[in-house]
Amino acid sequence: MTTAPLVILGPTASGKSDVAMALAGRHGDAELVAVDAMQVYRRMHIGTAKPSTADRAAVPHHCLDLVDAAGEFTVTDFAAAARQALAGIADRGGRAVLVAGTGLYLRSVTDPMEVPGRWPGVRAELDVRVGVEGVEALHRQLGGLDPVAASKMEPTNTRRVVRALEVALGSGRPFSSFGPGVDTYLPAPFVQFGLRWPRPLLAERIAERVRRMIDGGLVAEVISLNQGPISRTARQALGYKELFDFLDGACTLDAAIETIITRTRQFAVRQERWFRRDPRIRWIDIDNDPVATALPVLESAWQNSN
RNA sequence: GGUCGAGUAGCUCAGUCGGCAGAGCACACGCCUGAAAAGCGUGGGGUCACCGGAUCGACGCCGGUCUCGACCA
Repeated sequence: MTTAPLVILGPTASGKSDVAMALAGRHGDAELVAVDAMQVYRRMHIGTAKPSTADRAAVPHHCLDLVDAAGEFTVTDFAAAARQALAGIADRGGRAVLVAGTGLYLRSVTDPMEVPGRWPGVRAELDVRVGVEGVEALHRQLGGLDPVAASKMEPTNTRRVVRALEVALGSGRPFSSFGPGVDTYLPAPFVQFGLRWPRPLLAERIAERVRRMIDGGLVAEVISLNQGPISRTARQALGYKELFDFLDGACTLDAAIETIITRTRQFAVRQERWFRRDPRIRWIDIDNDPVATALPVLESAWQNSN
């Protein structure tokens, strides 16, 4: 008897947390694992739509509040934390329900990703060289060291070019020799469901949710974060970045809110695009009530894969 | 009512001397290996407010109409 972890994934505001709570309400052995790159930060609650304390008291949640908002956090850190959480749940005889919005983080759990290490010295040197020589020059060098990786990225994509060169120079191995890459989908012991909305409806939900966050005190949360240090990654989170700009006097509150809504909508599309490539995901189409629509499907999966 | 200004992509606006209609944003599509709510790429979109005129040729010049704004009465 296997108890394959269930995955409920979808774009922001798709209702996956509500669905997961409803499912957990019917199964006392369910434990939720948040697969979300921003909910790992402490002191960032409202803007990350983190599960409420009431929900967290009612059902065990994992992978929330793993690091302070001033701390650095990476995919590798997440993969380690999530694997540990899954092991713990299995030991207790529970069943994991992953609630996933961050595609890369989910892949780091469902797939055997071999993420290369870091070479800070090499990296620092490359960061300087980018400014002096330009990205294209670094891309040409990457082409000599690792033609496969170089051909798979735009010569103008500084982030990817620098990272691939960092790994190639630091490790002495081609970047492309680390694992199969995210475009390979192997069979995985996870049963994955995606919540899919018509875009106009999801856009409405996003706008409503952003306004609810503002009414719920998001500005105060950001002001409080603004008092002390905050990591680069946490600072650019949707809803935070724009309010930091507002607090700096760069725009009005209304303009900041509109920007948050637009960017969140764009983010939701990016999430869709990431997830929809994965042939292992079964999609549940929703146009009104996520819980009513998705719960029966998940219930049936819960039974069948037990 | 008069004067002046404006009207070009969904939005904000460029468009030189009359010679193939442009940008940013938005939108669509694709990519993504220690920052991923990040980063990068590709693309579709036009009755140049409307009607007429002169010209080989008009978004542009001429006449008229409409709409918006400012100012004057």
